[in-house]
Amino acid sequence: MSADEQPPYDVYNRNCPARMVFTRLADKWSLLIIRRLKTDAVRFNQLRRDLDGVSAKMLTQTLRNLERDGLIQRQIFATVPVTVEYSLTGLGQTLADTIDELALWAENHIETVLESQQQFDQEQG
Amino acid sequence: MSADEQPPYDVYNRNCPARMVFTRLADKWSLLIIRRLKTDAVRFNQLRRDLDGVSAKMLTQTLRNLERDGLIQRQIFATVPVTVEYSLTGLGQTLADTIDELALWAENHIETVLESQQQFDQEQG
DNA sequence: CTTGCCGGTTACCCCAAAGTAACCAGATAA
DNA sequence: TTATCTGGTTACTTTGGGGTAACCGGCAAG
Repeated sequence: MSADEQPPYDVYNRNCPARMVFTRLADKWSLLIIRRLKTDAVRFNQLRRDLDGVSAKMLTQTLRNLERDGLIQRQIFATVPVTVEYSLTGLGQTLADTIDELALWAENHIETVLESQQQFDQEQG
Repeated sequence: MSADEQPPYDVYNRNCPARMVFTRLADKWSLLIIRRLKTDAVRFNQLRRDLDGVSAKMLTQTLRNLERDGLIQRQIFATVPVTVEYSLTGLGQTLADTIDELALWAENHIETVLESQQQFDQEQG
C-alpha cells in the first residue's frame, strides 16, 4: 500500500470508523436533531420542546456527541438568562440535505408502509 | 378538516406514524440491510456474512420488520438446500438512493469527523 | 420569599434490546 | 457415521440505553 492511498473505509466492516459514524447517525435522536437544525439555529429548551419525547439527559448526550463529531456547534451568549444556541457546522450542512430527504421519504410514504403492515399482519393471522 | 385532507404527518411528533417509520430506519441494522440489497438480491447467510457483526436472531428480526413495512421481499426457492433470497421492493428502491448517500457520506467524511473528535477530546482534557 | 426559567449534571434504577447457545429438518459430502 | 450446508426458532441471560428525579447557580417576576 503506497503512502497516498487511503484506507478502504467500509460501513459494512464492524471495525471501520465509517461504520461507527454510520451507527451513531442511526441512533434515536441524531437524525432528528440534525434535521431540526437544518433550517435555523435552535436553543436547548426549544429543541427539547420540538423533539417530542426527548429527555434533557438524552438531548445533552446526543448534542455532545454530534458536537464532538463536528456536525454541530454550540454557542453561548451571556444574556439573562443565558442563551445556548446549537447550529449546524459546514460539515453538518453537507449531511443535512440527505437526512431531510430521509425524513421527507418517511412522511411521504408512510401510508404505503401502513397498508403493507396491515396486509402483512392479516396474512400471518 | 375536510375529507380529502391528509393528516399532517410529522417526524417530530412522537405519536405520528411517520416518526415510527423514521425511528425504525434509525436502528442498528435496517439502513445497512437496505443498502446492501440496493445492488442485488442476497441470500440469508450471505447477508449474515456481509453485515459484519450481525447475529442470526437480529438479522431475522430486522428482515421481518422491513418485509412487514413493505421495503423488502422474501422469496423462497425449492432448491437443495433451500434458497431464501431477499431483495428490495419498488418502495424499498425509492429509499435506497438516499440511504446510499448517507453511507457514502460516512465513508467520504470520516476523516474530518475523526479529526474533530481528536480536537474535541484534547480541548476537554 | 417563593416560584419559575435557563441549561444543564448527576445518581439511581429498570426493562427491553440484543447476545449466546441449543436445537430443528433435510440433504449432501467426506 | 459424522459433519456441514441451508434458514431459521426458541429459551436463557445479560448489559447498557434510557427514563426519572433531584439538584445546581443566577436572575426576574409575582
